[in-house]
Amino acid sequence: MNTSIAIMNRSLHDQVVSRVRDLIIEGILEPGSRIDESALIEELGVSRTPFREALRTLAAEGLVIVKPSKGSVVRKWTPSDVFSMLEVLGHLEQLAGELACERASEDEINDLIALHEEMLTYYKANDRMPYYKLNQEFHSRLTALSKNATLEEMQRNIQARLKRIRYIGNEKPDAWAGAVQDHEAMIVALKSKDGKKLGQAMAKHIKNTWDRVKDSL
Amino acid sequence: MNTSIAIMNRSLHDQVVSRVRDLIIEGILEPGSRIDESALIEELGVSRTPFREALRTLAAEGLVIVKPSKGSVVRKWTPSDVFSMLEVLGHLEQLAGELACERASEDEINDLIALHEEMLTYYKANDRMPYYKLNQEFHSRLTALSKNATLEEMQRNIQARLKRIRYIGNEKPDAWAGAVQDHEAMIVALKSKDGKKLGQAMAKHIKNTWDRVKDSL
DNA sequence: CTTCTGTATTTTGTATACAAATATAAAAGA
DNA sequence: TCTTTTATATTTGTATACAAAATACAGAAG
Repeated sequence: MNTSIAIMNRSLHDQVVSRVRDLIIEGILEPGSRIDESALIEELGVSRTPFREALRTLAAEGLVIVKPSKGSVVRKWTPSDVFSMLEVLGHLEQLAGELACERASEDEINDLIALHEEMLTYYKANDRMPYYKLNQEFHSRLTALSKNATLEEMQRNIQARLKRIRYIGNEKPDAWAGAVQDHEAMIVALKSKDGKKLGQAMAKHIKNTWDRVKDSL
Repeated sequence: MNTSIAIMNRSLHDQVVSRVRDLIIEGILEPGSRIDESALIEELGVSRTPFREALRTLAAEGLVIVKPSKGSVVRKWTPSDVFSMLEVLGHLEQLAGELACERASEDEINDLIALHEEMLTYYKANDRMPYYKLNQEFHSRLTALSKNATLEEMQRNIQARLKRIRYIGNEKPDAWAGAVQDHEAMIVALKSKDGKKLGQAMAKHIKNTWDRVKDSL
């Protein structure tokens, strides 16, 4: 079947989830702020039922907190939360790196290298937004090379929680340069399929992220 | 406030979530089987709204799959799924072990050792069910000693998914003996606060779990 | 007898209505 | 003026009703 013709009849639930998730990640719904149910369903043009189901999904994802009888708030991360997320993410991506070297095909590795090159051009052009977006994809794709679905899922979840914070923390130019260097090291390790080295480079990269981000919390 | 007197006015949502989660973990709702909404809400005595919200939560936790317009099914794990979960869990608990040695207090360690002793008595009495339950707690508590909330959350999530499988796979006596030995090694490492060693022991333990479990998938 | 097609039935998705709880604000007392 | 109390409005939780989709089934055509 030609999937490009297939009608994407995404349920309202799914649409609301991804829409509200984006609103949170983009900071339009501010961390710590109450989610005004009636205002938001008005704006989205859906009824309460699918909206509230979406809130439950987002709550399980850790992006909102549903306080019984008191409504929902956008989850706000403490510095300690962020540290714990990065600690886990670093460790997970370390595993991802090691597994990727064992399990990724030559083609997959080359695709990732191409993505890295593309990121470099944006870096040189000082074009921050597309770089940032490709960076998310870089980490996701590298994790995917581990061929471990659970790992991918956990990485995606933590990455979603961190998205906002990461974007804010990457504003300083020297921080950006550091991140690019980290990626360079990762690519080198990946090319030589040195799992231990790639794993360490990724863990190091996440550790550095903490240093880059911690002051803006 | 005396919490023992406090009325636990848990929302219907929370109650339904934990009830259905238990039904899945205990295997009363069989993996792969359709979830009969009307039958289950009848039995639970709730209306569709809180029940469906609960399904969304469980879907986000990875225990059920909601197929749009086709209903929900209890998620069924393939051997490859289980392997990927154990691969990640092993790695996470390795981190937990290392961090626990850095961050846990003397008292906390002693509490865990006490728990281990208790498990040993059940093992010697060949009393499988209470051992199994304490085992879940052992892993949760050890992870909690890492003082990393994200790590705890991820570990809890994977452990919930594996609960069923783990129980099935622990039926052979020699497998059980092996698990007890693993725990023994973990306790020794914890006593000497040897983080690397504890981490490795935990990762090893999870690896062994795969060997114990894989044939019953 | 099989396959197709249209209809009935069941199940799921969404909206709305009602009940309960919480927050807001106005009035009474200190 | 500041509490405290009480009434009111708003918001949240749950149930139900209606709409849409999917499934099951019966009858017709091949």
